[in-house]
Amino acid sequence: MPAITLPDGSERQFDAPVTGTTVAEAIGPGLARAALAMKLDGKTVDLATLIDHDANIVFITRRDPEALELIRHDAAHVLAEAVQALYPGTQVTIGPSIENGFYYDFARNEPFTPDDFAAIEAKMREIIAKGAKFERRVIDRDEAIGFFQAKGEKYKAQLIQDLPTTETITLYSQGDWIDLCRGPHMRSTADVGNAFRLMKVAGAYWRGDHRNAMLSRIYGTAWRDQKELDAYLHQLEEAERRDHRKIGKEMDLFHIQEEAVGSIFWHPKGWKLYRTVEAYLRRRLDAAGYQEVKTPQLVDRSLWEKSGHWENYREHMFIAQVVDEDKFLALKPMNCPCHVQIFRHGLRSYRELPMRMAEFGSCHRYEPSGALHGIMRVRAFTQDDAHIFCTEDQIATETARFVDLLSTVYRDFGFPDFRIKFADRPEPRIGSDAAWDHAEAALREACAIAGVEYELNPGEGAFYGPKLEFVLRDAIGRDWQCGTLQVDPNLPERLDAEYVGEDGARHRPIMLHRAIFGSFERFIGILIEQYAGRFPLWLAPVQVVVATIVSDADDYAGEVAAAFARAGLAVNTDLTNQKINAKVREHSVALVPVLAVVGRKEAETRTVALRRLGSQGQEILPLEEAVARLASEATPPDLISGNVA
RNA sequence: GCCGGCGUAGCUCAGGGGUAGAGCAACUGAUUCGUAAUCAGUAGGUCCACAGUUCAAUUCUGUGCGCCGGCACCA
Repeated sequence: MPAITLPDGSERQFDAPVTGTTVAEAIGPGLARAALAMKLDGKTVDLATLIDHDANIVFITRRDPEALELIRHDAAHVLAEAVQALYPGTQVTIGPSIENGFYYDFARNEPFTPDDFAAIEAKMREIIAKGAKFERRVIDRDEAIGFFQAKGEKYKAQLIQDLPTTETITLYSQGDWIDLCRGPHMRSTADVGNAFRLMKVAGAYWRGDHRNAMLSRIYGTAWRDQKELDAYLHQLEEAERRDHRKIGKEMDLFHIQEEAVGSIFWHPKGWKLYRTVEAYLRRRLDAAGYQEVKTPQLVDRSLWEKSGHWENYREHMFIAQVVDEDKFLALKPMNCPCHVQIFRHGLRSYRELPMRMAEFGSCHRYEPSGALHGIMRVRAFTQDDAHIFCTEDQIATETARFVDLLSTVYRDFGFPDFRIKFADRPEPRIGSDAAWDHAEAALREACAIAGVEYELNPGEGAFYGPKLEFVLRDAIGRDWQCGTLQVDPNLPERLDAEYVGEDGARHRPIMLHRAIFGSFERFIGILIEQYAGRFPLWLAPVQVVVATIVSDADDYAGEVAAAFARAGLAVNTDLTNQKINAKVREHSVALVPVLAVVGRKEAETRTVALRRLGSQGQEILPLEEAVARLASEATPPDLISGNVA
């Protein structure tokens, strides 16, 4: 007879198998009212699950964060019922809970529009108000297939058909509405509550495969209470204000126009930011033992054929042709084959390894139109690329050195936290399985030695080798791969790179492809969102504006600006005939970090009044001290003495 | 590339079958002012492009291009 152990360690005996509901009632009416589901020996299950063995139980109530996933999953079911009630003939497919909410994919001839949301939400609230119980039923596989086929739910039937035959098939009903579902669910639709909102419609391929039919997806967000929902919506609004496309326009950093889709026109301020970022990274690479090179933009097709890119990516390459010549040149989509050419130029010795060859390489790729996104995903971009030619024995050390370099770079730009994914062999790929086994094992081992923790990203490696992906998140929570480290045994083979070893024989080097930013464009986009345009002084494209209060101070303002400029600061002057309030506002809105205000007083005493962006007060300092202080503050983090990078 | 939405002044947006409006910015003039908007005036538009319907299209329809949100893709 089951003995139930609760989180406080207490134990309760029952003479017969019991459901979670019964246990909760036995403990008290408060818990019975609050319990939504339970963790049975660590696994979340319905309260109605029958417990016939000694077990540990933790009840999940609305207070627990775990309730969110249940609420969202149940909300997806409610959404599906509402949609089928309103739009007969619509087929249901899948509807999981996701971060912040849920979605459901429907098959319907006519797509949904946001105009439908009001009606759907109203219907959902009706269903929730009815509070129909979720009831679980195990069903025979063939019976289940027949059941859904009879209803005209061919997607559901397909799902069951594709489940392993060992899988237990369960249906969940809420009143008359029935869905194929693994569960678990809460007690009834009432438990969903009213803190939800439908957010957007989208197309999505059946089973995520572009060869399949496109379904209509409805996204929603759901929370435990109205306060949480409001907070989330507010946070979303705030995030939208940080959008790099918006800030790029407001701060006059860059623009993109129809004649050069996917390419960036960098304006003076944006390019200043770019150059600051570039100069920083160049110093870091120099210090880390990289040798910088520059390779051609247009390269004959034959090299891409050898490297395998022509075969794999031909339709994503920009091709150039010359009238009188019967040959194709490709705008390089990446730098690797070019770097191998430099490596191959002359006979290499093992003594030269590891050779770290870096290039800020301009690359062009014909990205699908739907993939373009501001400056984060473009067709013309500059990789902070490098290839490390090394021996197998050197992979671990080089991986550790790289992760260390990347971490400190990310830290300096204000990203102390980032995610690492390990992407293994994809389909299709080049190279033997044995070579892949080897490369994956080497990278895994390198991670172990370097103390790198990662999540798996199966099947997402490059076609020539496994990779580590270093992922940063944008303002509204989208993940972007920035850094990468790829172990490549194939390209050296294909392009015939070799070195003379200690034994006097010729050997293939391993190539490590690696990038920290990924592309300058993407990294700067994320950087803009990270700081919402309020850059730390060393990154700000305009660091100081000297603003006058009266025209009598114009000459002195010129002197002040010159002094800041001599100290290497990016300074502008504002001598316009406007009130100081207007000037403060204007430059605050422009997100200038420091305003140096000078009036008669300052001119007479040779001081400046410094006002920091976002602060109310000012600090009056002698000119020399202000210059010294700001110059020091504007020092890039890698140049601050005592700061070991 | 696919599904949906959108495209009006430099920017943010309103409007609507009879060839257009606001605020901010710009420009001109006045104002010399002490830390988030001084006042007045002026100028500014192929209403994304092309085709169709119509006496008349920026408005309706279609196609194309671009942008936005997803999906797919991301060497």
